[in-house]
Amino acid sequence: MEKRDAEKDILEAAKKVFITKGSAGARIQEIADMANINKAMLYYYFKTKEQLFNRIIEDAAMLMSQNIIPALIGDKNIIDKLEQLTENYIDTLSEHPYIPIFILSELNQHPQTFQDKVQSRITDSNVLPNLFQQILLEQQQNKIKPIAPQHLILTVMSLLVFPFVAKPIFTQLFKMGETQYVRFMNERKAEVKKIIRLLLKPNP
Amino acid sequence: MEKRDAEKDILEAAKKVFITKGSAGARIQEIADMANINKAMLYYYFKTKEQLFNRIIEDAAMLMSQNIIPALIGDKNIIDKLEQLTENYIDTLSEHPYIPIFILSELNQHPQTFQDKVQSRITDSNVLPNLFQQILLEQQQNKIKPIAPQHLILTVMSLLVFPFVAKPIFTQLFKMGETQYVRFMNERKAEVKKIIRLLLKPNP
DNA sequence: TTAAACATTAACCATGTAGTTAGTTGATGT
DNA sequence: ACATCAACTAACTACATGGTTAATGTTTAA
Repeated sequence: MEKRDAEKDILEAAKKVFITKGSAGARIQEIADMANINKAMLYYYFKTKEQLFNRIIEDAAMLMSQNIIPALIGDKNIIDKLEQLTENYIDTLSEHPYIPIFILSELNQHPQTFQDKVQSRITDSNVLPNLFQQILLEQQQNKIKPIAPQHLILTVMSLLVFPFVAKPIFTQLFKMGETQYVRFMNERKAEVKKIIRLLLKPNP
Repeated sequence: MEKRDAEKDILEAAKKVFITKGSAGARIQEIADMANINKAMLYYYFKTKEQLFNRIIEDAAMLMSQNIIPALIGDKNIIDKLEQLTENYIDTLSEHPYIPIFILSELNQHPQTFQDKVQSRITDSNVLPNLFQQILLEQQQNKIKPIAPQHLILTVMSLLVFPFVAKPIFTQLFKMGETQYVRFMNERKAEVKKIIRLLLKPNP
């Protein structure tokens, strides 16, 4: 007989409820019910709704940055790095498809959250300036076609993240079921890599 | 002396509040205050919060579809149509940057809304099947490179919409002000068109 | 001029919701 | 056997919030 771990149950339930309903729409009672505890128990483990929410969004942001950063550091060339990022990102997001829209919509409603909880991880790692540098360097060496680093990065992020943000629209519009969607997103890896190469590989 | 139009004031205020706070986070009192009326007045014009919200999201969806559909009908070739779409979309969204994240996050929280209020407009117009057809046809005629229509459409939508969805992240990460962002999004038109051509224009 | 229709308000109400309290249970070490 | 402490609960509170009411002012049209 497994001894139940209330804190873990709460976090799991909170994740589901916050991600589907958002910070303002989530109800503590619903989280407690889903975790099979009473509401006072929840307040025994987490001081406030806000604190619980912060924990959830931090975990989500952590999950994301854990996939961006490792793909982009090291001494591989840009094309390889971005292709690696494509693999990592689509794999992770296929398992957690609702995280991007959750993070993005909360960030829109409370822009300060980003500064505090998300940006620090990226800024501290210095990944972005290094990537910029590498892009400019490889351009000077004629290893890749000229393109503004901001546009390149935004393009790749768009291609990777948007399909998950728009998942509900997309699946309904193209009449896809869950399995078809997963298969499609797997095909998409090749599609994104193709675009990266079209954009960067110099003409022979 | 302009006579005030309470209904219009309410709609304007509701738009701001709903878009920034979401359906669950928005407060009727805040909307009333912003419209300089009292709460009862609001209920005189709109039966319920939900009804007011529906009106706002329908208006937003309408604004979007008004820009997609005209660019995609007619007898121009695919590349021209997608380039036209790029112009329309970025222009419109530059003026209403928060609409996409608003629509997408609400759709995630209430997937049924989409079926009811947004999809019908697209489905009825038959734009999507026609576009599919045209893509396949031009491929058979070797006018454009082979690519699955779903991937092409998703790619273009990603490139157009995501920069607005991620605006708060993006501007902070790249330390951009509002004017820089607008300028950047204008450059982006050319960038997106370039990618469309790379993807579709056959090699000479 | 007047009565009907519309616009507006202050004061209310009912309910939902985050958060608290005061106390119970059950295990653990002494 | 007893004290201590973490885990747990039922019942409660305070207040925010969506929605209503009943009365009053203002236009409009016969």
